[in-house]
Amino acid sequence: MAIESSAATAGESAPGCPDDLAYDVFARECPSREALKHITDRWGSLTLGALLDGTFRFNELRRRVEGVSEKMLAQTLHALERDGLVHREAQQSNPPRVDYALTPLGNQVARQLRLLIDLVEDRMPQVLAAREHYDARHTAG
Amino acid sequence: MAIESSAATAGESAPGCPDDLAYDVFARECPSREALKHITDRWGSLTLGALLDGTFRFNELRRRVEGVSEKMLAQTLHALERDGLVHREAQQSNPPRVDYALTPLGNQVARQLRLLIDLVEDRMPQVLAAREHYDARHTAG
DNA sequence: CTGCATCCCTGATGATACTG
DNA sequence: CAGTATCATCAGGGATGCAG
Repeated sequence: MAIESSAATAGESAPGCPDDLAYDVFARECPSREALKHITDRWGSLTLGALLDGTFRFNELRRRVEGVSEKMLAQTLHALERDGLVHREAQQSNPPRVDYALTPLGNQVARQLRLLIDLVEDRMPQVLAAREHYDARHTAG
Repeated sequence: MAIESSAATAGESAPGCPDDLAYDVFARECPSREALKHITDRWGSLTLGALLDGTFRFNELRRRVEGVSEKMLAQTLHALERDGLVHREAQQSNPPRVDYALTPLGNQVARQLRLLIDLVEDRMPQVLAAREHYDARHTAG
């Protein structure tokens, strides 16, 4: 886990990206691809979506994101925290209590993501219809 | 590859989903999760994004989505076509020519996805700064 | 050019057990 | 409760070869 100095402070060029100030996800190796991946991957998207509803403790989140394992939730939260999307607040109590919430940046991203999720959920009947049609054509014909 | 009859035509309940008319991605097994996955996964998101610029042939797409292999692009296009997001038009010519384009539904989804991608690209400096900060705290102590 | 099939490897994911 | 560590598994993904 090497810590490479990155062009964070100013608008310097990023390794693998087309040019200064540009973070094109379509370009290989561009760090924006990795960030997008954290946001959109299986558990990242659901975790961000869940946190849009408020602040939650670890196990509360686990219950909200159905099917996520302990390990994957921890891993997902770490990645999102590192990317500055999630804020982690641990209290030194017994039993321990840790709260997770979106940062302002995380909130922006999660809301944009939410719009996409809502759209997909809303259009599911169309998607399912398309699948039936596709499957019918690719078995009979 | 079994073809299960799905509730596509009307607003009937979907297997694994909370109730009729609802396609909650947070629920296990809900088909909306699978659809969202096709849209947001590594190559799906980039392919949809690329098709937002117009109609392309297979190898044109391959060049646009840097780093995608033949296999994965084909697989991705199939999934998106089956979900009704991408339209495939094959011409019986020699050499063969196949054009891929977004369907109206695919266009809606891709545009919503684009907004998310644009946001992420735009905020990359913040993300990279957050990573530096996080890494600094988690090594020094 | 399009694109399917096959082999193979790595990384992602899950179940379980253990620690503070 | 909130994780971490370990091991087993499986899907994702790349390389190659072949067919229309």
